[in-house]
Amino acid sequence: MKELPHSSAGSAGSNVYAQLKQQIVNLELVPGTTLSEKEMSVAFQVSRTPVRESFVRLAQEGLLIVLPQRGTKVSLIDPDLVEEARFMREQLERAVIRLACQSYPEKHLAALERNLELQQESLRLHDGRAMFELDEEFHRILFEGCRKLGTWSVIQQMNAHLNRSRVLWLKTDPHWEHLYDQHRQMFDAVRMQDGDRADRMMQEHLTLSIANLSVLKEKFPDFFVTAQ
Amino acid sequence: MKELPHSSAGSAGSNVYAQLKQQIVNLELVPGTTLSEKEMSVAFQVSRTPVRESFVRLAQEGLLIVLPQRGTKVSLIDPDLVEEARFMREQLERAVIRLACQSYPEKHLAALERNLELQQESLRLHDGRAMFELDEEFHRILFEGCRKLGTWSVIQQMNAHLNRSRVLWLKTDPHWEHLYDQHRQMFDAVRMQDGDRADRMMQEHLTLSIANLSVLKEKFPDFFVTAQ
DNA sequence: ACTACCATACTTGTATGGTAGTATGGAACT
DNA sequence: AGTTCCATACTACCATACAAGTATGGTAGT
Repeated sequence: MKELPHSSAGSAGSNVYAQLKQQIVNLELVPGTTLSEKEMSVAFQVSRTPVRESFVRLAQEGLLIVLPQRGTKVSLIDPDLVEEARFMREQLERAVIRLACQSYPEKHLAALERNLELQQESLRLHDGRAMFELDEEFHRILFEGCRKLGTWSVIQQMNAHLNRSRVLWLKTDPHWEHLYDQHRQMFDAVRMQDGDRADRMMQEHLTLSIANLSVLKEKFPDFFVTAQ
Repeated sequence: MKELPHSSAGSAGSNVYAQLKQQIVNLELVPGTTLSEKEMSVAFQVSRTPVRESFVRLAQEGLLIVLPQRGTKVSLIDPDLVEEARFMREQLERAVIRLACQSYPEKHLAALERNLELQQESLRLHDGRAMFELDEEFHRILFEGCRKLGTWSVIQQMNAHLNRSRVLWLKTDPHWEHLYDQHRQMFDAVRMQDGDRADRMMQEHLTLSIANLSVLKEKFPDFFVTAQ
C-alpha cells in the first residue's frame, strides 16, 4: 500500500490513538458518540487491528467505554471524576511547587520565564488555543524542574477528563488574563523561594480553575453523566 | 468502584492481562525477562491477538517495554520512579486522611476496623502475603470512604513499580508489626478526628516504607535500572 | 585472520475472515 | 392493536496469515 505522508510518524496504531485522543479531549468527538472499529478503520484508512489497539488504550484511560458485542462510545464527562482530578492536581502541584521553592534549576527557571513571555504574547493575540497549551506547559516545566515528570504523566491521564471540561469552559468564559497573573506570581514566588506564597497561589489557581462545573452541566447537559 | 468493562474477567485478553500483571508485580516474571507474543500465546493457549492486547495495556503502565520488531521485555525497576510513586502516595494519602478526619462514613470506619482485625490475625500466622493485601486494602478503604476511588486507581498504576520493590523488601525484612501499629494509630486518629496526628502518622508510614531502596539495589542489582 | 555479505530465524506490526453475542425491524400470531 | 418470534445486520472478539524490520550465524571473498 502507498505510504501516506502524514502517517509516517510511529506505528499506525499509535497514530490512531493520538488522533482519536486529541479529538476526544478537544470535544470534536462529542461525549456519548458511538464509534466502531470498522467505522474508524475506513476513516483512518487502516485495518481494524490498529484501531482496536487504540480503543484498548483509550478505554484504559476511561475516554472510551467498550461494551462487548454491543459497541464503543466516547465516555460522558463524570463530574465526580473531574473534581477528583482537580483534587489530585491540587495536592500534587502544591507539593511540587513547594519543592521548587527549595531548589530549582536555573535552566528550568529560564524556561518558565520564556513560557510566560509566550503567554503574554498569546494573550495579546487573544489566542485561546495557544494559551491552553502554554498553561499546560507551564505546569509541566514545574514538574520537570523538580524531577517529577513521572508524576506529571500520571496526572495527565486523569487530566483527560478535567481537560474536557476545561475545553468547555474555554468556550464560555476564559479568564486568561487572571490565569496569566497567577502564573506570573507563582513564578516570582519560586524565584524568591517563598514556599508559602507559592503554595497559596497554586491552591487558588487550581481551585478556581474549574469553579463552576454546574454551569457547564446546565449549558451542555448531554455531555455529562447524570445518575451516579 | 465503577468497573471498566475491559478490566472485568471474561474476555481472553483481560485474563491474560490480569495474570501477566500479577506475575510481573509479584516478580515471578523477573525484571528484564524477554517475552514474546508468540511465546505467551502458546503458554496461555490463546492466539496472539489477546496477548498483544494485554501487552499494549501493560506497556502503557510501564511494566512492559515493547521494542518494535525486536522484542518485548519486563521493565526494570526504576528507583526514580519508585521514589516518585512514594512521593505521590505520600501527598495524596496525607490529603485524603485529613479529609477522612473531617468526615468519614461509619460504614467504612467499620470496614477499617475489620481489616485491622484481619491484619492482626495474619500477623499471628506470619502470613506476609495476606498482610500485603490487607495493607493495600486498608489504604483503599480510606480512599473509598472519602469518595476518592478514582484517585486511588490512578495511584495504583504508578504503584505497580512501587509494589515490585515492596515485594523485594518483603523477601528481606518485613516489619509487619510496625506497619500494623501505624495502621492502628491512623485508624484511631481518623476516629478521633485528629487530622494533624493522622497526617503525621501517614507521612511517617509512607516515608519509612521504602527507606532502604539502596539495600535492595545492592541485593538484587539485576532488577534495577542503573543509568538513567 | 578479517571483513562484507546474505540466508534464516526470530520479533512486532498489520490485514482479514470467521465466531458469538446483541439490537432491531418486520412478519406472524393472538 | 398488541405481543411474540425470528431473520438480519450490526458489534466486539478472536484466530490466522502475511508483511516488514532486526539479530545472528555461516560463508565467500579479500
